[in-house]
Amino acid sequence: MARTLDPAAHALRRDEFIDAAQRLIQSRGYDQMSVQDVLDDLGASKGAFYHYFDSKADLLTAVVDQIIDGAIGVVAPMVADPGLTAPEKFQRVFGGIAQFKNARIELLQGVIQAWISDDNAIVREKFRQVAVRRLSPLMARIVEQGLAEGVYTAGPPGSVARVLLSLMLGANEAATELYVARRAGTITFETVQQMLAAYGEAFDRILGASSGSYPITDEATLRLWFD
Amino acid sequence: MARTLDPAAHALRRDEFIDAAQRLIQSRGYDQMSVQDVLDDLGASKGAFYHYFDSKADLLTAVVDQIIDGAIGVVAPMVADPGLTAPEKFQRVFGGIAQFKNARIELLQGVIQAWISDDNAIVREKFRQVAVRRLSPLMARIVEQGLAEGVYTAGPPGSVARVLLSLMLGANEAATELYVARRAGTITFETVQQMLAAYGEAFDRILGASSGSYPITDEATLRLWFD
DNA sequence: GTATGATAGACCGACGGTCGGTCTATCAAT
DNA sequence: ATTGATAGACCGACCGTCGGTCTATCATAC
Repeated sequence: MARTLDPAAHALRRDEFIDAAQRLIQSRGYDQMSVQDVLDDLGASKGAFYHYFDSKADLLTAVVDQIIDGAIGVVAPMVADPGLTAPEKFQRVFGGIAQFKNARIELLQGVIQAWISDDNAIVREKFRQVAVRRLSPLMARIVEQGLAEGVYTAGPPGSVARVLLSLMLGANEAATELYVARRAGTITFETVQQMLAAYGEAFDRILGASSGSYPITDEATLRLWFD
Repeated sequence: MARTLDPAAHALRRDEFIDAAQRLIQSRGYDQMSVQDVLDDLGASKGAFYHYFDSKADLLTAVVDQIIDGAIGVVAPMVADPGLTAPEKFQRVFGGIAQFKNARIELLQGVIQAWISDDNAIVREKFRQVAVRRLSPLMARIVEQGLAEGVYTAGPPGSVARVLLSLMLGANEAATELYVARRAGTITFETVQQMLAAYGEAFDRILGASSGSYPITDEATLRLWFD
């Protein structure tokens, strides 16, 4: 044998590529970012890059995974908290997402053009896929708890969680469209409010919870983004 | 003045490119189809192609539009039929989709690999976008009718329609995943049944309709695809 | 000192898209 | 009816970009 691999050092160097790629994807979008751009940003070589990643798509997967990891890190403790009821947990999750976004409003507003670009579709899809795969179990646990608490009337937690995730992703998609349309002045604030309220209402009904318990976003957040 | 543009002839020639592209996308996926492939298929030249289309993406848009046009052509008459109640209309729409797919089961099973491929994401996204834009008005009309008939309790038809479409697209996405997983033998038929039933149940609840009125697919269709 | 990880960078092939140019149908003026 | 101007339809060589490969080189741990 000879030289041994240091996993920590390896991961560290790999992360440099991931971080650089994340910045570039945020500013230009995935398709508009070339591998060479990442190389230039780090002063690295093709050989180095392909030593750590199989392909450009592999790099994207790593970027998405890292971001979702961050989200899971925030959400998981809320879900595990034994002192919270199921509805409280859902409210924390939604509230947490809103807070996260509000705190980064400038960044996100700058990123949105690249995000919705046609040839950024792969990124959006990867996000959907990873989000469903990683968040489903957490959602299912909340639903299960709610059923046990008797505050929800719904079917099997796993299936219902999947349906709710479809809805949340749909709401997110809709919100993005609405943001763009509102900016362009083609719709009113009230239209936005009504649309997102419909998603919240649907959330309630699917769970069989009391009406209005899950507004996708609160009034203040809505004003912040759409007014 | 000079030579005049014959819109009919122009459209006819343009359609040839669209049809060829549709075949190629179905067999290989969008990314794996090069513009040259389309050219070879028709015996046409680069110049001819770029005379009719701005870009490869422009061609894709045309293909998706044509397919959705076909679907609208089938669904629109059902929605316009004055002799049907709202629930009947929804059942016709779902039934029509199932029939359409069942009649083309071999084709679709062959297409699925290309469809779910990572670099076919643009196609799937375009489908989502166009489907939402074109089908929303039709769905909204059915919801509106159901509210008038007093069989639904739901919010503004436009918003609810959008939510329902998110759900339908989510169900479609889930069904595709389930199909692949079932084929791979990693899940049981009952899992599939339960998952899709959850989407049907959610559909009911959002509309405030009586339970079980909108099974996304019937037992026979489910057996056909997942057994 | 040698096996292996890490890095460098020349190079390749495919692809989307451009561009100068040809051919032909149509219309207006003669 | 002839002719010349114009514009649609089409051709295919060519270009730049980009993802990915391959060989060579250096550093380091054993």
